[in-house]
Amino acid sequence: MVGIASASQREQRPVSPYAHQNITLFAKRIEIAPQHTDHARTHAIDDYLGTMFFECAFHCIEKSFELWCRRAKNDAYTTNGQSLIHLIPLAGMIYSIILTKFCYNRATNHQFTFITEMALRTHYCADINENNVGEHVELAGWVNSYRDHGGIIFIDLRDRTGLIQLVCDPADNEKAHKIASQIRDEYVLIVKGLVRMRGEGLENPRLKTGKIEVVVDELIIENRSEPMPFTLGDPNVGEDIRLKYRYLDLRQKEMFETFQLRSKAAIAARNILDKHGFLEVETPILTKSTPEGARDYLVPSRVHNGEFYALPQSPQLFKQLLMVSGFDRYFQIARCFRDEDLRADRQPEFTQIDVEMSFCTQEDVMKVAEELLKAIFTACGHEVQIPFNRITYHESMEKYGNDRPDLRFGLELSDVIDLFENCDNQIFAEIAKYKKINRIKALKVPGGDTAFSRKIIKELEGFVTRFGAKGLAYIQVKEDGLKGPILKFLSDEAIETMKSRLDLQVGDIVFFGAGDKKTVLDYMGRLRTEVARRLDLIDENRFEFVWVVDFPMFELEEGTLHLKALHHPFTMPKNIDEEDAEAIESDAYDIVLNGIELGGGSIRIHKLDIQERVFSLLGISDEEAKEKFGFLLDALKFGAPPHGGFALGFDRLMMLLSKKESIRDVIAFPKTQSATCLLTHAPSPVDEAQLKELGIRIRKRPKSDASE
RNA sequence: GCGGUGGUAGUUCAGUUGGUUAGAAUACCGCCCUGUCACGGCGGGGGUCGCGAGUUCGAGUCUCGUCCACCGCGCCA
Repeated sequence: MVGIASASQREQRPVSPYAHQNITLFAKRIEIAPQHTDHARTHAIDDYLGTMFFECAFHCIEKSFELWCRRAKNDAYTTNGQSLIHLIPLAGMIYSIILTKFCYNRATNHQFTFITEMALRTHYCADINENNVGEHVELAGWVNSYRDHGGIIFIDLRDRTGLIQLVCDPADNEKAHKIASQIRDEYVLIVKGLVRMRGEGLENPRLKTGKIEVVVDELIIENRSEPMPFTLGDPNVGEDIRLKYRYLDLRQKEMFETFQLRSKAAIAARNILDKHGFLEVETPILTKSTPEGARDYLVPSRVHNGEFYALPQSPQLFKQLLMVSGFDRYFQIARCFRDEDLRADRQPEFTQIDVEMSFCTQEDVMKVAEELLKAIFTACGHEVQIPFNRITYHESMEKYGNDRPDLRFGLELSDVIDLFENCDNQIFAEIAKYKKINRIKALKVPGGDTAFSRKIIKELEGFVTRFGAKGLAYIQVKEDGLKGPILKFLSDEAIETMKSRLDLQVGDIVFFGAGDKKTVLDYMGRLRTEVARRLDLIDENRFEFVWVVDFPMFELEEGTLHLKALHHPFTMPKNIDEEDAEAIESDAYDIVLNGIELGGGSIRIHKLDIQERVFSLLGISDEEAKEKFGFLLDALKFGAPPHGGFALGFDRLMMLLSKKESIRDVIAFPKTQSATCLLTHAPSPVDEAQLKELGIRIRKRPKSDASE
């Protein structure tokens, strides 16, 4: 089958991106409806060109090679002509000779000539260089800026590649100059002109095309533009106005480059996963609420009044079902939806690279994740060392105060609870009595006493107070010994132990956090990061990956005796028979990059009895389990293979790779913090008729839109 | 739901202790200008100071409410 795409692959010359469009136009001209397939159009064009004969000949040749190759190398068979050439050099040689001879001729004689006539440009702006001097080129793009000197007019023309200077001199071409005098910023131009060197001293070293310019001899104002609502490229412009006119915002070079990078990353992900035998499968967007813990976005059903679909929070259950189907290796670059409040790194709809595989161990899955990340980073121009470091959940919590440690800097937390056992301060002594539920943590900041003024220490205290600390005790290491209010409670022996345990040096400061484990770890972990930020200890150019492994299966819900799954309830427990449910660990693992949770995964439960026991520990009744995910439980009855996988937050990944402060910068059309779209004004009220059809009545009017 | 920051010309901002006609830059419009590249020069138009109350002789400025945007907390297993 020879379609347009494969025909253009064989072109010996680059084909204009407009080729496809032109063929559509052409097809119209010869009265082929535009909705016809490429194949139909190809044939229509070929009829017109009288090249049906060649088409048939190619088809036969291709088919015979396919058959021959299949026999010659069974598993390496492919329909891709390019791969054939690699696989069987001889066949490839003959093949390409034939193709060159016939196809190229055909293109030159008919199709390509036609495209050249119709194409709106011969080059992209910034692709032109000194080698093109003397050539007549055709360009199309936007007016980045114009400089009208009364006589001569300069225009910086922009397309996605960059800028080039156009010159309209009345002496060269009066007509073009007259048209040029009407030009304003962001007009769309189609230009024909001659490339020439700029004169001595007229070069602009800041421009890639600064040594040349294009003398315009034909100028078409293809479209005009209103004055811009904001200045492109002005870094101070408010984000709301940029979001309202996002399509203009995206015209900026930096924006284009961000999304170009994002595209490269996505393609790299697809390629590497394809290489490892993973199948890309799309799972439903209209689905049943999957129990991920976040609020669902609901979609009312017209056919079933009063019933709702939920948008997926992740494809979790579907990918597990695909494993039961024996697909063995699945991936998807999947859109996920969670109706929770937004943050700089959180959007209500976001993208995950979602992966699942069968008959695998945790090690296998982690290896795939590492290969995937390495491929993505390589595609984005960064070297990454694999395998990544690992840390257990427990160690991470104790040393860094959270399960997503930023390892670009040190500042580990130290346990000092034992030193306060017999101290004279009642509060500390009381806390130190219960080592299992409480913590007393020390954060030594080398040189911190020199760096932190009293005012800064106060600020740090205010900082931790926001996260539940009652205060922030500290010890300063001065030339003449330790200083600080809590010293008087400690025995000399305890102080000596602390000195050696923390390796205290003159100029250091040590902060202490004491209280219940959860609170102390949380605020001391945050303090650690805050201190590093203030001391500028974070190398922004480093990528520190780490696996956090051996997660507990459950944690107690705050203030209750209810267990909840730390990861999710389909995660395989390591030791389900353990009596203390909090001590049950799971085959779950998170991948952390620079203190940000990039993703995570687990080995899943593939046996019904274990799944039922987990539900029962979680306090989920049989009926509830059946109602919510009966389909998964059913599937586990039919020979579910052992399986596991992971998901990566693609937006966050791109945020880190492009060094953006906000996830909005790597999403083409993001929502604001109140989950609205300033461009489309979504969400918005709908017609009464629409609601009626859905069987829905609004109880209260939504909040007034008085602002408009 | 809560805390913080902000909202003045299309845009980015200034606006003193509450006091005359709310300014600048840029963009826009007009005129002039043949080597600029953030071109330049001269002139012009453009404001419900987010919205609504209140205090006051008088509010961009003070108070309260409200809306919007951003940052964070809660929430997001």
